[in-house]
Amino acid sequence: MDPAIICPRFEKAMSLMSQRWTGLVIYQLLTGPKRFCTLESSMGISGRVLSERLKDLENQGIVKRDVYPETPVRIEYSLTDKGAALQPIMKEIETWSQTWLEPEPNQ
Amino acid sequence: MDPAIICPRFEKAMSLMSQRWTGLVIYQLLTGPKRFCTLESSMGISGRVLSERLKDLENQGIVKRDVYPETPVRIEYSLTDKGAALQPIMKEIETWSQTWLEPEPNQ
DNA sequence: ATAATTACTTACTATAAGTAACTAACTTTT
DNA sequence: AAAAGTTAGTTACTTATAGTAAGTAATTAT
Repeated sequence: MDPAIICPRFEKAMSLMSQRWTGLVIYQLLTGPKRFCTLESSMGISGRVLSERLKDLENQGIVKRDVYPETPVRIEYSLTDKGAALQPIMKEIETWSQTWLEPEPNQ
Repeated sequence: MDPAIICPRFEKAMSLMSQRWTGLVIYQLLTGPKRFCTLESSMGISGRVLSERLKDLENQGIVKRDVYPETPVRIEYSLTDKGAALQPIMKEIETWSQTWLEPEPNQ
C-alpha cells in the first residue's frame, strides 16, 4: 500500500534542502566564493557542522574547495555549475518569504 | 563584523524548508487534501514527528485541518493559500533534481 | 464482549547539532 | 628564540531533535 510514490530524485533533492544550514550555505555562496571563517560568522552555524556540510556538499559536486597557499592559507568555497543551478529555488523562497511573511516576526 | 546580513524573512522561510519532512509534507498536500494515515504511510515519517509538523504548519497558517465527524472520524489536512504558494519552490526543486541528479542513486 | 479503525500521545532510544577547547602550519611580535 | 596570532579545521562532551513502539480515546463491526 503506497498511495503516492515519490520520485527518488525529487526526494533526494528535498532531503538535501532539508538539511539544517545547507540552504543558507548555498545562498551565501551564490554571491561569490567565501572562506570558512566568513561563512561561520555570517550565519549562526558552528564550525563543526559547517565543516561537515561543506564536505557533504563537495562530495555531492555542489561546492568546490580551492586552496590558495598564501599566508595564512586561504581556502575558498564556491558553487559548481550544479550548485549554481540551485539559484532559482532560492529565488522562489525569497519571493514567497516576501509575499507571505511579516517583516517583523518578533514583538 | 557582519559580512553578509541575511533578510530575516528569507531566513525564516529557509528554516521552515530546512525542517526535516516539512517539504515533503507540503509536496504531498499539493496534490490535494490528505489524511494523517495517508501521509504517514506514503513517506517514511513517524507518527510522532508528523503530528508535530502538522501542528507547526497549522500554527504558521500553511496547513488547514478539517474534521469530518464520520465513522471512524476523518481528519483532512490541506494547504491554505499561503501553503499553496509554496508550489513554485517545489517545482524548481523538481526541475533541478531532474537536471542534476541521476535516476539510479544506489548501485 | 472483543476486535478493529483512525488520530493521535507518551516513554524511551538513537541520531544530529551546539559548545568549547584543542591541533597544525605558518607568521608576526616581543 | 619563545610567545602569541591567524586560518581551517578536529575532538570530546552536552543538548536537541527524530525514530520506535506501545498506549489511549472514540466509535463501529463481529
